Amino acid sequence: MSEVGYSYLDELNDIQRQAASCIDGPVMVIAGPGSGKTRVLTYRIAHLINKGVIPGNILALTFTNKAARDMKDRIERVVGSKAQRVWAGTFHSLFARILRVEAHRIGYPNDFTIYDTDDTKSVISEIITQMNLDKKVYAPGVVRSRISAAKSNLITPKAYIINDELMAYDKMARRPLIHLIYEKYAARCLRAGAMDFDDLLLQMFRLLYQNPDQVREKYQRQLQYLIVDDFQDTNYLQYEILKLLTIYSGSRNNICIVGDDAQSIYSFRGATIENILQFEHDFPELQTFKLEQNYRSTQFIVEAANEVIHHNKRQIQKKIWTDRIEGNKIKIIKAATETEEGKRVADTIIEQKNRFNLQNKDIAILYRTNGQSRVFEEQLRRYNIQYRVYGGLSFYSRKEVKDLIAYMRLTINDKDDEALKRVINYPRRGIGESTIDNIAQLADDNDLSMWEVLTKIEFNNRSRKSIGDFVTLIRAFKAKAVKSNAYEIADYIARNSGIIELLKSDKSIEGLGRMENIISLLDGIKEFVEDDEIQLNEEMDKDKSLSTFLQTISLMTDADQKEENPDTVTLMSAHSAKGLEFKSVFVVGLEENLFPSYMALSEGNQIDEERRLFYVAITRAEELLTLTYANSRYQYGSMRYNDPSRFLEEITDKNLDSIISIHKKEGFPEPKILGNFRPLGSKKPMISVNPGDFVAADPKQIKPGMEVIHLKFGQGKVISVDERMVASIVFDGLDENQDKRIMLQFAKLQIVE
DNA sequence: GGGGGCTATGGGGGG
DNA sequence: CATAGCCCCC
Repeated sequence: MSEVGYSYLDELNDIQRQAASCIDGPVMVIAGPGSGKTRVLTYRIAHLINKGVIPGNILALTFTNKAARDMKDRIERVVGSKAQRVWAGTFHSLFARILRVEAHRIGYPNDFTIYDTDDTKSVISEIITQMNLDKKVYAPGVVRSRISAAKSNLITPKAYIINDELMAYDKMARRPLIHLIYEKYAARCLRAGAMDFDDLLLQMFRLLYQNPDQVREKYQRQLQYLIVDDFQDTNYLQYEILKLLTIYSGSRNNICIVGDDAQSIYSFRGATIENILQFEHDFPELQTFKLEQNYRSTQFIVEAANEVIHHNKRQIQKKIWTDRIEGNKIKIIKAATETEEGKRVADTIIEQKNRFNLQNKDIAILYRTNGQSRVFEEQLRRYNIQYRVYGGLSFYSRKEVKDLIAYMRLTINDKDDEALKRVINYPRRGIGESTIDNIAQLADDNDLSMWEVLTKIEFNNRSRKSIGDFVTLIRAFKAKAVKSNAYEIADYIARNSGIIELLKSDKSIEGLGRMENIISLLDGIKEFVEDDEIQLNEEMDKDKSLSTFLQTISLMTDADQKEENPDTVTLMSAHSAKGLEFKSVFVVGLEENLFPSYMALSEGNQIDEERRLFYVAITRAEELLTLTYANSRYQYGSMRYNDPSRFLEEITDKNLDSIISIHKKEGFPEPKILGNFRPLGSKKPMISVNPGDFVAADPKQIKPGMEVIHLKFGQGKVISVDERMVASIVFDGLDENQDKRIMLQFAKLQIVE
């Protein structure tokens, strides 16, 4: 027996331990799904700290803020509270925090506003109008994504014009003036003291690039150990920033990237796997580790995932394997319509909860588009199953919440024209559209913000008094902001802007809901002010300003919101599910034109990415995986009939439950045997029941002592029936000591004569 | 300046 | 199906 005590490194397998303890020089970790990536990251950072590295010198970039928080908490369990001093967060949130200290160096106010996608589109839309361009040709959304793509590739407006490829593409798409819109948009944002999401990266780059002495060197010294999770989803610009922080004279190149090319699913926002190849080129002395053992999922799931991803050509060679050979095969459910799909998923959830003793939180429904959540919500409500929908319209994107926030934004940064336009006539104070247009035009002509126009120019039209009142109001808010904390200001604004008064007068159910949202926004700000959790480093710990609050919520996603009810079924997009795991996963809507999305099918080479997304979705499952599709569904007002997804065909029968084959040409025969899940751990074969011969009995006839047949469990004996119509039944194929509690109102049972 | 009703059109993923 | 944008009327 060794005298050396237990070490946290003992909890890792060989390759994990090597990856975690190789802390000098560049490291690349290729981590398959469920391969203990988070564990490696956690122990790597803990190891660094135990070796004497100061926590504040470690920068860990994660994909979500929640992932960062979870990671810090795990590290804390190993090294104690100093773990909280590690710089951990998303690229966007950490850079936003740095820019809040440094932005003045590159011409922005430190209290800059963050423009969300709506703000951006609205600015672009206004520019397009002013340029007299056709909004059908120059659709603001399309223009925005071109600009976003340019920024993600570090292409400035000047560089855009001389980029033949971009210009040729725009010309071909009959949008040759995008570069001009881009230029004007950038100028507008600067004038408004606003950064969009891409700017948080781009301006961070500029800051470091243009200030080598004062700033870059400071952060190079500060952030000596870089760890980048989900590196496959970083874009060119993000990588260039990482290089500015890492590559310099005397650097030890302590950068560790962790990723999986097979899980790259964000190319639509500029992510490129080229970064992995480039990394090998930029750091030739790097050490590579491949984590190939999957600890998450059973063999059927791992094998199916391998089968699917094998259809992609370009990938880093690896073989994901598991030793969890027990388990249930993958179940495919076919439904006639989207409603039936919802019903059958809800039924299966009830069944799984009963049979496998699952809680709601063990279960997730994953879909390709957020719009698919509705039918599942309806069916889960019918059964009174608690659920939570992630994504879609988040709290902070509700109109009334945005309205109040716009007042706060304007109070903090009066150059924020988008906020000003939102509130100048809300609640109505008689400043109409033409007046607002006039103000916007004056602002543009004189290169002023709209607020400057309001305060510096004498208005002689009939809006004059209204404008004066509005200016007085905002000035009062600004005065209040000087001497109060975030909650006091917000409360003051809510009361004095007229928003609360307006909402109170609306007695409809929706109106009450809106009022509740305003109250919970204020509660949220109060909580923010009173929260004593340590954040990042001391310099920023005590910053409870309204400005910090606004920044925090701009970068917050649904997943970052605290859970009110911890035991809920999770409904989310396959994208949002990245990094998560559940005992039972339903991947729904597996149809051509939906998953894979028709956008991917029509625009050519995006099938591989859809397949990676499907790969991500199915590898979230630990034990039970159910794939569903509907023959028809309502899409955009009309009934659509889609073929089953090609991805279903890529899983071979040996990993599929029952004998379902999908023959596209011949239609889709009913499966011969409906699901025959085995309970986890059971080795007994199930009795299968042919649904064709099955006749369900009236639930009221089911009495104790009867022999019954259940479509999924096979034959069994009814032990008891209670007043809620819940029957206790012992099934022949299952563990005889373990009765199943079947809800008769849902289950269909045939009585054996 | 404000509100209501009609028509055309979009159509994904998210920080 | 949703909703943005438009026109028309008060």
